[in-house]
Amino acid sequence: MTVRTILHIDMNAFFASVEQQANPELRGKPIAVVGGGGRTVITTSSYEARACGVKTGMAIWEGKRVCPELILVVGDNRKYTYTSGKINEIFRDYTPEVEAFSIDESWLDVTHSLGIFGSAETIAYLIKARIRHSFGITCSVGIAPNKLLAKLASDMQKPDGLTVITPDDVARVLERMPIKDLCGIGRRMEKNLNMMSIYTCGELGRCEEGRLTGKFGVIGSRLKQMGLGIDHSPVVPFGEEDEVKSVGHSKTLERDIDDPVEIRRVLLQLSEMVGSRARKYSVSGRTIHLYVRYADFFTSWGKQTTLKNHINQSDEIYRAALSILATVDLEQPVRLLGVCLSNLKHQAEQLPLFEEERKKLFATQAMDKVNARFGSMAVTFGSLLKGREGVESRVIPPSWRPDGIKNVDVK
DNA sequence: TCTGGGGTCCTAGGACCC
DNA sequence: TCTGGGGTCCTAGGACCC
Repeated sequence: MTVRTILHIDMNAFFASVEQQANPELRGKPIAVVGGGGRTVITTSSYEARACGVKTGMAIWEGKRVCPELILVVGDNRKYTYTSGKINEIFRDYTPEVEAFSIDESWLDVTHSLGIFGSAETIAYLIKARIRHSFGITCSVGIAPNKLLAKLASDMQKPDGLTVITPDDVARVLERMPIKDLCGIGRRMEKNLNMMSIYTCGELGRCEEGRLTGKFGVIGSRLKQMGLGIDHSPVVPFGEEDEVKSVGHSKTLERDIDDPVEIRRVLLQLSEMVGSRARKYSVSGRTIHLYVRYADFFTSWGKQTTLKNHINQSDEIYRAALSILATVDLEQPVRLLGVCLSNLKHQAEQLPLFEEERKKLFATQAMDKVNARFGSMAVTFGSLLKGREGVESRVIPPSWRPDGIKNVDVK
């Protein structure tokens, strides 16, 4: 087994940093990037805001409470995807093996670049300097023998950090590291492991595998490996990722609704967003999933149906979603609606046999092109026009891998 | 005055077929 | 007609990530 050298690079407060760079008046101040609607949470905040207790996921009123001077900035997706794409271009000057984990995090396998650049630290310094110079933003870099440890390392020093975990260091670093710092162990898993008296990675690594598999099934073996700092997963470069497995959209409504006409209108809207993206990816799916969250926030349900044929036309998705809705009685006003297409088939381009279907396909493609250029809802079905507000104001989540990142790879 | 939105993976149980 | 076992497909729900 050859020793690999992996970098994990994490942009510090990415959206907020981009905004502070774009508008000098925001620099040095506590800012929070938020969505445009009324029911939005804080997506990212600047380090100045974090210093007074602002956290990702906080409601706006809560952020304002802990930090009264907090400046709210409505997110601008195009800025972030553009910057992210450019940053990933920089990464590829040092290795072709770059995997975007999210819009602001990437792994680089530099094993085969060390001979050219000297060392992983040198590569890290070069990248940090270029990102700071070109975009005025900082990043934290972790260097380690695998992805799990590189990500752990990049988290150890923020902002603007550089942390190296050498193969010899692994056991020492993990011994007292809390398990929840590992990527893959969330709140629930932490609690379950705590109940087994496992609090640190060292304890997790020493735990008998049978105890873990007995409680967690196949995940148990993986947990043991994680505790030992073992991770063989490869860095998967652009264009070699697994094909997408589902395409979905959901929306928390500006206000709770129980009017069936309004509910159907939102469903049409969501179906159109799902369909248009599915067509862009050249996928169609057989399973349609409808998701509803009630006004009380705590009660929600999902229901799915599987069709005989694969579909990706918006009206077909809409009809399927409606058919699911028809099987239930809504108990409360609705807070959130979601539509998801899965069970996907990736298809080659194929023209329908019949004139009528060809026309429909061409019309759809023309619509997709305009939407791709001018924002997702620039052109859409007439019945949506009344309900358009709010759709354009969504902020993409940092985890969204936008096409902007994928596209920069095409040379 | 509450708590977004995009995904992936895993499990359990039931229907159905051989 | 009854029995059991294996495999696949489907639905529902939960955990995890950013």
